[in-house]
Amino acid sequence: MYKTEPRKRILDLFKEKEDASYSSIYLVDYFKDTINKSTIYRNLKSLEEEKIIHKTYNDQTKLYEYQLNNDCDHHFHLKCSKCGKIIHLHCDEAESFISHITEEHDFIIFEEMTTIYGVCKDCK
Amino acid sequence: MYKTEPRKRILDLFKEKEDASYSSIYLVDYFKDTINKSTIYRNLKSLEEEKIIHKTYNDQTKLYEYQLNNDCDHHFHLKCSKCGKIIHLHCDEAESFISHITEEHDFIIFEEMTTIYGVCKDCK
DNA sequence: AATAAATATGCGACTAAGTCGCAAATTGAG
DNA sequence: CTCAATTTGCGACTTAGTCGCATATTTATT
Repeated sequence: MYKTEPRKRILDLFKEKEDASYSSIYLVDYFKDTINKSTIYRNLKSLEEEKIIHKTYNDQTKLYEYQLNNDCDHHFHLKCSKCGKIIHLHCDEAESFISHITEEHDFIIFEEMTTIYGVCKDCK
Repeated sequence: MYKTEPRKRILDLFKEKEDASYSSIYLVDYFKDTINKSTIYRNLKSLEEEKIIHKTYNDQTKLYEYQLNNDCDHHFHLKCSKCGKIIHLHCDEAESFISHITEEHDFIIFEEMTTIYGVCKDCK
């Protein structure tokens, strides 16, 4: 993976505000004068494959955000629908809920694909 | 709301297999010789507004399914990423997980917006 | 049953997100 | 510095979904 200028600039934006999340449309527009559309899409794809950024789903829109820790495969994310903040849920209750679903409902949850939506304490 | 032929045929498909879910693309193709694309989209929209069908999200794809009971606002949905089946999760463990998040994490969950992804017992 | 108003459909044109192939440019290894 | 590998930019294309409008269908009224 070459460290190219466009790639660096895209990544810099994510690093600038680590808990922000951006839609592809936003990014295409944001970089419209400096980076080509195709390049943005290709970089989002590869950055995601390398687990440097992370995709979440807010209703119909895909959003990309900087992935701070790489073990996001193993916990739920709470996402505030108002401010967009993502809370990484590490707690025993979640663990035992997941175990219950696995064992009693015979359903293997993909935590990394699942986003739990709602309103955070600052926004309610 | 007029009971038109196209609308009836679309609704019949949903009633035929009550737990199936279909993407708009599938429906457009399925009815390509009998119902116009715009008509399908318009009916999906109005059927959804009338809460006769229900929209869920599987990764990037929106899926529509027949809405059997109208209280889907108050429970989680498990969605199989392989076959697309939706399981309406009614159980005490889910309830107490939700209560825990509300009380201890100070986060109000929107169950109707949240889909828990994974693999069902038939597909694993 | 005939008519008229309300509403829905079909059609074609359009928009906008995202993809693809390819020539030119950039990167990193030796 | 050179060259192969990789990435970029560009433009053309694809495809989901929308929109306006003339025509057709449905429903209510008589």
